[in-house]
Amino acid sequence: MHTRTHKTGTKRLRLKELAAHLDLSITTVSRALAGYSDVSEETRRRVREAADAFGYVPNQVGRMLVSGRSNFVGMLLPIHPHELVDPYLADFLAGLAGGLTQRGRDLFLATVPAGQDDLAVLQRVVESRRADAVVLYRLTCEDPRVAFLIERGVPFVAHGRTLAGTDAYSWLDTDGEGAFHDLGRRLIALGHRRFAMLAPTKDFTYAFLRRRGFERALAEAGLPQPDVLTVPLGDAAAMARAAAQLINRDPRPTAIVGLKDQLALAVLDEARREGISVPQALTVVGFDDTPVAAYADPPLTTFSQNIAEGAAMIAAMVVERLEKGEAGIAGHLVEPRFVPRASHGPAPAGAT
Amino acid sequence: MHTRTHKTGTKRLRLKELAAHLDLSITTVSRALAGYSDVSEETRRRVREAADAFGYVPNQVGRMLVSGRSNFVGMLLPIHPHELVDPYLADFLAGLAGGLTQRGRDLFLATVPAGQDDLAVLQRVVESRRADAVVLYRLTCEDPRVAFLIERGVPFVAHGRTLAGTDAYSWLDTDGEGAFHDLGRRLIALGHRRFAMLAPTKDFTYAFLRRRGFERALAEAGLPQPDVLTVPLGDAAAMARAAAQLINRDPRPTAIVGLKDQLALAVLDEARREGISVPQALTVVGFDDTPVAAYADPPLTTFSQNIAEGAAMIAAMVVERLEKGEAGIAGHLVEPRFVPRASHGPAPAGAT
DNA sequence: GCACCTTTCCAAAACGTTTTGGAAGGCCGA
DNA sequence: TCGGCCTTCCAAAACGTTTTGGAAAGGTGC
Repeated sequence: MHTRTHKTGTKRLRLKELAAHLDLSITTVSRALAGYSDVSEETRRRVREAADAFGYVPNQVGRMLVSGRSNFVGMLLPIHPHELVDPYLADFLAGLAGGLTQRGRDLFLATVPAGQDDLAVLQRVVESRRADAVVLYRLTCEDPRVAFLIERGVPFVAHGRTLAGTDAYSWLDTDGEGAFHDLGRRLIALGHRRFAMLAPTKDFTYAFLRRRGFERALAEAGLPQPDVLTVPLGDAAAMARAAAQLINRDPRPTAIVGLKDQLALAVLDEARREGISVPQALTVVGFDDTPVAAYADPPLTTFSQNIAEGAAMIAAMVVERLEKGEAGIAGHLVEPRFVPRASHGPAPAGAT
Repeated sequence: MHTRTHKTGTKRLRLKELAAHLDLSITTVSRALAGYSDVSEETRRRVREAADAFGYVPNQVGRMLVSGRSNFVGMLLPIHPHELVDPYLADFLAGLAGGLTQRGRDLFLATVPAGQDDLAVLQRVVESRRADAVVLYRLTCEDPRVAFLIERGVPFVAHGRTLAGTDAYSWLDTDGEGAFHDLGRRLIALGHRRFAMLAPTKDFTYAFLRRRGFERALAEAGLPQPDVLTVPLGDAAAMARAAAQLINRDPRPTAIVGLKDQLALAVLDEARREGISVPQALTVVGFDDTPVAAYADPPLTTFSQNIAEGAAMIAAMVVERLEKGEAGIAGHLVEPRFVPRASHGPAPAGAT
């Protein structure tokens, strides 16, 4: 004997109807539910009970209109081929959405329709009032989106940062420069003297900074700079070619660092193919600690960062930025963790 | 000499102001932009030009209120630990968001706040009018969300399906039952007779169906049913223990299938640890073709499905469901692709 | 000169909520 | 008895858009 309280397509209750049923004004019901003090204890109780009984859920759209805020935070989903397999994105979104929900906001995921411009979409999302702010996922050295959003007065928080003007917006970044500086010193201490590096072609800031950190470590030790090759991410064939090129340099570098695990893994594959033993003959290190890194042969030494945690922090920063306006602008640097595994070791004895 | 057309915090133009500037009524401007025929060609041109010049972007919230639709589709982001590393989620979201954008809708990502109920969140998302429909990400055999949403009349599309009542809602699923039936026949043809299976404890429908398909193949060949062990996904230690248990059965199975790559990879790890050569002494097969599968030692034989494509299809199905009501309900089954790699082979000669 | 179209425009209502600016009634102190 | 102060409630405006139901002006046919 189950009584069906909700039927398919049931019209949802509005404030007006709830008020009529209670024989009160809309105002009083609204204020009772919002907990204002100018409604009597007795009335508030009655209203709350009726609202529960009827399953009243306030129409957010009505609220948005009057408040002028949507309580949505927008993000552009990267859909470029090599980013589709980005092992981080899910973690990032989970952390971000969770952090936002915790603070009473929701996440709005947009994509760029074919033939449209990133910038236009980004702007429209906010100007159409579907979102109060946006999150930028991965920055280039002089990311045009940053200047654009600042100019339009759109609140945003960036994951990553530009090279200049980092005071003008909120960002959270991993200290890749510090990590690679540290890595350089470690490898030098292990006796390495000839270095090579595999870097992405696109001018992501993280790549620039990681490279700079590594090069600085070598310069400080009075060593020659690394032999750097750049390659488009996601192009497996090109990565393999570049890895082979570096491995076959004469004299061969004793350590090859990849600015991302993906690149280091290509070096590992190529080394195995050519019968060069890692780490005895060649040290390989990556950055990111992607899931495959632990499964590689040998397991890849790399750096790990807690993406979900960073994303949750970004959620907090967005809300801060929205609530305090420009006073809420802040930049944060988080330290990655060195994950030593089996792909690195002392330089081979014969090497100069 | 760059003229700054938009300043930080510039108030955005509303329809009323645009109308005032053009010396027209709000109605006319609205209808001109919407392309109605009851406004003269000349006026329409004037309005369009002014709108472009001022960069007028309609406030979607105003539209939502009058239309009663938000043009958002909601989805609950799984945040259970083992799902955080779900390699599919990013692909799925990209495909879904892309498909929705293509059809003029947007994706709204919700999470379940601590201490709240999935169902309540799901319902509230729609009843608060923040979304017109929802997408369910991964179903269990008798998923309570399905009954709940049908009862409340909330339009939704499921990725995966329940065991019963699949006529009552829209779903898209991979034919795991067919795939594992096929796999069973392949392995039998290769001479295998003793099988084991590693399955997740949670009653996901995909697990039930894959298992059923495999068992049916064995039954049809008059062979004994597989030795099945279940283990909680994401619990690495438990997975290793279960893998070891299956490997050390006496007599040892000649083939162990994992209902997910994750489980098969645990078997692979354990086999290596115990010095059992795959595929000479033991055949191992998974399902999903996760990125690590190709990197495993040996590379894992598995099944692949195009998640992004499926998600795009789901986007189409959601829109269909919204536009045609209950008449738009449909179920779709997609075939996964067998990906033979090095982890499977003929049964060892000595085995009975 | 009249009825009847067409074309082009617009005032007002509607969507569901919050907020503003009182109003009504009761109580208190003088 | 009266002014002033609480407490409790409410009517109306506001948010930005679309839609409804005309109205005004001009043309056409008889």
